[in-house]
Amino acid sequence: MPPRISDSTIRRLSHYLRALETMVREGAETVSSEDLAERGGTSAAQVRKDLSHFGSFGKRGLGYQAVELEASLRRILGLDARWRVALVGAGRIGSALFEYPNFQARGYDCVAVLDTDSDKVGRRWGDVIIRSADELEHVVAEEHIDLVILAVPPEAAQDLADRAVAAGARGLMNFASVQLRVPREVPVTDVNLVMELEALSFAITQAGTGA
Amino acid sequence: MPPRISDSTIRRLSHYLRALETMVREGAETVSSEDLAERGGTSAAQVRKDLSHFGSFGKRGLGYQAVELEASLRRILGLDARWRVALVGAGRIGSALFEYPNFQARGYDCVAVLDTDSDKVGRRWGDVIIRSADELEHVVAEEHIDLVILAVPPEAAQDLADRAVAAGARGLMNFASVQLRVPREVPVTDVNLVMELEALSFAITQAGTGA
DNA sequence: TCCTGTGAAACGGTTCACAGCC
DNA sequence: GGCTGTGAACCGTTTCACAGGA
Repeated sequence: MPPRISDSTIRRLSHYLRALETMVREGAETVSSEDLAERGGTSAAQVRKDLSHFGSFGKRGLGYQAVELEASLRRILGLDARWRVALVGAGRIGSALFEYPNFQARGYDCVAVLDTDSDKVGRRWGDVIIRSADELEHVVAEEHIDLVILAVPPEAAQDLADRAVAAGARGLMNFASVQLRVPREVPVTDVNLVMELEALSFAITQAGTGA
Repeated sequence: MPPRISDSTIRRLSHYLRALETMVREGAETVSSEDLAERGGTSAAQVRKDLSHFGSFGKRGLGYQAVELEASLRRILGLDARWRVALVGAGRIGSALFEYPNFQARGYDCVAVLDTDSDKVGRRWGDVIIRSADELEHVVAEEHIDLVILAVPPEAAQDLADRAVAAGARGLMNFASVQLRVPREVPVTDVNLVMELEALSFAITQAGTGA
């Protein structure tokens, strides 16, 4: 129970997990912090420090048991549970997410899809039928939704977020390019494509100037 | 020419720009660092510090001219140029990106789409015809591509990245969940949905434990 | 007075270097 | 010898607090 784990740390853990999965598939039995660092794009010291926040997983002089560490990382990241997800917004991005193969595979069950567009309501996506966004509170409560994904226009996002949280959502993933205001205890991760593109074009511009 | 601008700074600038656009639309003429902070989810001091890296845009006692600052931010972020983009991977995510309205609107012209799937090659998306990923080098060079978006499976990403860079791409946006190895002068932004989901489920787990 | 611009202090995260165990 | 785990040093970022111009 360390004071606080930084966001960057847990993102790196996610990298390490992915690296481990590959290495296990390739037949590795033990891995070193050096190995993980290489695939995760950091330093060996960083890997060890990251892991040290959660316990001692390796053997000195030997490294880490790949399968064992993989399981530990899964548990740390909360992937030993299954998460009940509601997707709000059945547009392009929503559809891409819904069909995203890793989504199901990693413990995220999209048990509801909602949209404001009455043309879309009632359509069937796989096993679920698209429901009206008006029913959000109802769906979140009834279906015991843990996690709400907002793939909606920016104007609609804050209202939907408020309602999702009020109805019991424990976390939000936000694709709209607005800063959502939510209670401190509800985590939000933002995926903001415009922002990422702008960061990229800035970096390119700089690279041209600075180098 | 400041020593180096941090990634988080430029992501915040992106937020400020979005906030400004909204405020200008709402008729605001001058805005304070406080206003921007509120919409951008930071502190007023942070806003001022961020801007100070690039110059003095405000008037003491008065604030910032909204329209003027908006233009400055655009220039800083490299949005006064148009960027020629090639999209590799005509799957769900690729399609969502291609149709993303903000994409065109913000200066990104997707002038080529490529895919490995021979069934997809030859199909028309809007104005562009999907070409074979084999032609990547050719397309990047011929079309003067600045920016390559990789919306492909992880196994394919590194090879395509290498080829894109060799052919002259100036920056990459990577949707595959692998850490790409590229020359230092080529910026890469990663959009990793799995990682974001894992960060979220970790945060939810923590929120339950810690609070 | 109001609000920006900015050095200086405080904070947090990364890197270093080595002690300790296999 | 090899590699982990970790306190300590280092460094960059955020916050503070105030000087200075409208």
